[in-house]
Amino acid sequence: MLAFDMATFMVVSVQSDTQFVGSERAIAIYQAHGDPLDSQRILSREEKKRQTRQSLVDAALTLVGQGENFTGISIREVAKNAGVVPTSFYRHFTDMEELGLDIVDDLGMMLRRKLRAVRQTDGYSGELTRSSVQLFTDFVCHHRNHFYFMYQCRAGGTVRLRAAIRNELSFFANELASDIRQLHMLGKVDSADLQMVSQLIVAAVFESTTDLLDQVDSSPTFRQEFVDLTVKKLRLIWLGAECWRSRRPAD
Amino acid sequence: MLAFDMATFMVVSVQSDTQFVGSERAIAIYQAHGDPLDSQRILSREEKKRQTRQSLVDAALTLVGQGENFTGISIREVAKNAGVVPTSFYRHFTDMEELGLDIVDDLGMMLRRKLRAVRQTDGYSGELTRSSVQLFTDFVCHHRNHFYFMYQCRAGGTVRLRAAIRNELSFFANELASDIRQLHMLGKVDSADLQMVSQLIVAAVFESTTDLLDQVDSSPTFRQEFVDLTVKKLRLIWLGAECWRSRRPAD
DNA sequence: GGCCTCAGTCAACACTTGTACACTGAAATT
DNA sequence: AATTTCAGTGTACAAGTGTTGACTGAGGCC
Repeated sequence: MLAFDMATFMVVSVQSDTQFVGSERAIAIYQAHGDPLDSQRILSREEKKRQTRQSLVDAALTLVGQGENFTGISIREVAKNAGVVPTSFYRHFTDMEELGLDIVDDLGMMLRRKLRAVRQTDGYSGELTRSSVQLFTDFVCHHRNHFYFMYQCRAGGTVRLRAAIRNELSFFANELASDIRQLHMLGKVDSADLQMVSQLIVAAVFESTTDLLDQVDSSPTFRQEFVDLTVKKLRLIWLGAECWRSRRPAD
Repeated sequence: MLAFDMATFMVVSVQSDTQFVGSERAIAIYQAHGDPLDSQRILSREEKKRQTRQSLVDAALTLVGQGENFTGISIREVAKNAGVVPTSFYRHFTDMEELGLDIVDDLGMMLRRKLRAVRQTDGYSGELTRSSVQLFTDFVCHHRNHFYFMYQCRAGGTVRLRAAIRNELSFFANELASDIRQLHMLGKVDSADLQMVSQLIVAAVFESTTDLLDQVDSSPTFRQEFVDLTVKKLRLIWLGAECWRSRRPAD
């Protein structure tokens, strides 16, 4: 019960995010009028708007997933891939930055949802660190485009975008710290040191996640190697934390 | 003698890299003709070319330092800031990517030079971890633009650029691992685990370096806090590594 | 001195970009 | 049924982009 609660979002639920190229989705909306398969044959206006908005977001994410840099993606490009005319973009976002902030919120919400789900079901089973890392790895691979975006914009985005991402990251670290404390896993470590440990864990995981993202096909063996290595790293950190116990070595 | 040999480049030598706006430098070159202060009054042709090339590199770095995204910087923009006409760019680079690769090489060379210098002078004095971190911190602050660039392009650059940066990073990790081994600091740890420990150290430092970079003025107190926190992190990792000693806990 | 090399210049091209404006037609409201 | 709202369309323009080709003139070489 320790190191890696950060990775306890995600579980099974397979959403269709980032599965479509935006344009396909947009076309699907219009086809829906004559399509008897659709449960809601006529979409309400705001529902339609919501879907177009999502198409734009998905288009941007798809482009990022194809290797383009988010800050280099133009409004026209994302509009084209979403299957709408460029000027339509402004009905939903004033800016590409605003769209980016939307993506950050998206991922944040998904993460929080998973976090809550796992906590409610007390979903810790077997060896915790390993299963948490495994879950996190699957989550990253399943939302590859979102994470690609995050990694790109964490350093390369606008000021607001960077701030939003940084904020999201420190949220994880804090949640992690709080979990550790609540589970009385490091009784003798004071609050500041606890914060440090969680930062360290987050750093260890996030640094190597880049490798995972760049592995295009993410073959099962590679993924397994990644999990193994990450688990080892976390165990080492954990070992250090247990030895630490707030005794601060003399300066 | 342990954790942080990675940070043993840099020392004192103050170069003037990234100090000028490119255009100033370019102007200076032409003024040199009538300037009696210059030791070499008439510059050789290839020397002049070399300086213009450097102006272009500096201009790009300056723009990055001002908050622009490297992948979003145009050839025209960098040429203008370097004080040359856009088409002149092609006399030196075919691409912005090529210029980027040049920057990576630049930083790599500076790092290697420092590494060598510190090793030759056996420059470890006093408490090693702290002084290494301090040196690294100063180095980052002194070459802020270079590091800004590295952090941006590590995730957001072209494929070749990312590969080059990744390569440079793993070079550090390997050097670090080799130093640790050579100094017999972790005798009972096998090679693979050694690699892991150095990766962990690099991750811990590089993750938090972002904070350092975003601190615009990098006030001395903030810098000191950064050093303190980083030192604590590395000590914790080191503690863990000592407990580790290749005993692999049962799966 | 005279030719050659080539870094830097100038003008021009075909594009892509963000964004403003007037519009259309179906959903929502009255 | 008439009216309003507003997501999506189409056109248009100024600004910036990469890249071309022909040029200029000073440094290097004979």
